[in-house]
Amino acid sequence: MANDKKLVEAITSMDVDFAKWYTDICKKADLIDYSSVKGCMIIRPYGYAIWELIQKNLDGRFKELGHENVYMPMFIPESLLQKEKDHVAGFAPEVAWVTHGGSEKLTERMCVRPTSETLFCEHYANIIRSYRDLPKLYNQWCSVVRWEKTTRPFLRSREFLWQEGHTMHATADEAIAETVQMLNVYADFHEKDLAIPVVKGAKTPSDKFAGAEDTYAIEALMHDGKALQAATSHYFGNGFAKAFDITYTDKENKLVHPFQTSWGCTTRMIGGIIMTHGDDNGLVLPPAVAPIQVVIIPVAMHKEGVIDAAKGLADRLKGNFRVKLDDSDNSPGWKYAEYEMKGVPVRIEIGPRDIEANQCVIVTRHDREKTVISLDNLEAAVAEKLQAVRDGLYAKALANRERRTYNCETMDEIIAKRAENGDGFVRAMWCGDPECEDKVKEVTGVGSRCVPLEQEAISDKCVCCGKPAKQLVYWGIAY
RNA sequence: CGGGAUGUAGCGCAGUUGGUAGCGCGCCUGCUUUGGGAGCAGGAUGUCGCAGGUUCAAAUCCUGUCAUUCCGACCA
Repeated sequence: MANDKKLVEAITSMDVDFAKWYTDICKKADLIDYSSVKGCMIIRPYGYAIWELIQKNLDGRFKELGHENVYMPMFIPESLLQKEKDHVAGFAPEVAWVTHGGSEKLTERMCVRPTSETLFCEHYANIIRSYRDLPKLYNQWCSVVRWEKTTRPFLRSREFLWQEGHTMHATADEAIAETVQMLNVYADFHEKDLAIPVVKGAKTPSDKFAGAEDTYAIEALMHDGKALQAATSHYFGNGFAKAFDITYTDKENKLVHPFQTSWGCTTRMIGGIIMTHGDDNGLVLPPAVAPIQVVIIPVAMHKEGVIDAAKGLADRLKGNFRVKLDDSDNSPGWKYAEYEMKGVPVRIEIGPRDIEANQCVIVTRHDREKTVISLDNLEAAVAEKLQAVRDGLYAKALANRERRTYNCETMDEIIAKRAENGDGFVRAMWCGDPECEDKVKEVTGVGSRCVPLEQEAISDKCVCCGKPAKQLVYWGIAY
């Protein structure tokens, strides 16, 4: 009977159907629900709590570096969107238009922001006058809309939550430094807090942001071997400044254009967490963004003293950790499964036998290892176990990436290694010709993900045409 | 946006040649349980995705539409 029950509740195994496993987790860990509009998901309290922790962490990092939060309108008049031609060409196919206000047709239609460069530029044109006004380091937290054709929870939704930083600088060097600095912030957050190893790199020219001079990104490899762009940082040069007529008077009393950056990351990161760390028992959350870091489960609650002991543990821990005591009348086994599905990193079990021995059982989510600890060392043991979860997750994700990273010198080798070992990162040299980039994708199936900042010459010839290679490129299948 | 699949109770599903909807889990009540998804007894829950059409009669047949999902092309 117990087995039948487990079958009913179980999620699809990730090895059987990774896509279904993913959506099963989104639903069964109570992260989202679908709404009646395609591609627009309801982020439920547990899912939103993860986002709030991500926000809080990143927002602190941004402010530490001098950025200020602002809020821009969600509507962009068509004429404003069209001021920078590459930008509008890039975004026009996927914007949602507002054509009516109430029953009146608008004289000019407005799009719902797909990104806010144009709004920031319009504003910067008004407030930047002198070199003393620079730099401007603004960020906003908001949602944006892109009318995607294929949608998936967190990974590709038509409306998504994000953060977009938009900064203006007196010199190109300063703007480039900002671009790289923010890329590093994202990378550090992913590696230390989300326990997701990332490759820092530049996008190839064909893959750059619409209107950018350089686009940088961090690329992560998911459990199934597909790549996920986790965050981006762009250097704009002064192209937008020229298009929007943003000028300031410099120290030599000359009227010049400032240099600009933008950088962003989205709720997609939650999808990245799921697909990097999750397993067949459900979600596994890195402690830094786990809404519940420690769940306490009393065993044989009806017995004298168990509830009080469990409450005592919760009281001791709640100052330092996000703790939940589950004293509902579900069975302990049900609770174990439930909090594993929700990815809670550390579980504490306490029952009559433990109380008598002044101990409790502590279980780490990523490996389900049980340890008996003395109640005297509770706080230290919990801190240590949370760190062990973070480290264990990182090591596991890194091992997966390394196992799935292939150095290739020819396209045949790419095809052979992928056929043998599955999807992953292909490291191969490139001559810089966009035609070779296209051909690699056409012939082998993998597209360029990024040109890693850490370069290494694994060959001196382009993987495609055999001519002298310019750079090492990471290739892969992208989400 | 093209091709395929699926929409029936909160979840997973059954529903025959059209005849007015059922099963398991979950939910509610009570008692007994409690160290890996508890047991027994009783109870509640449906515009059959939505809109048209055919018919005496539609979950079932037809048309359209919306959503979910898979495979391609595009993208955080």
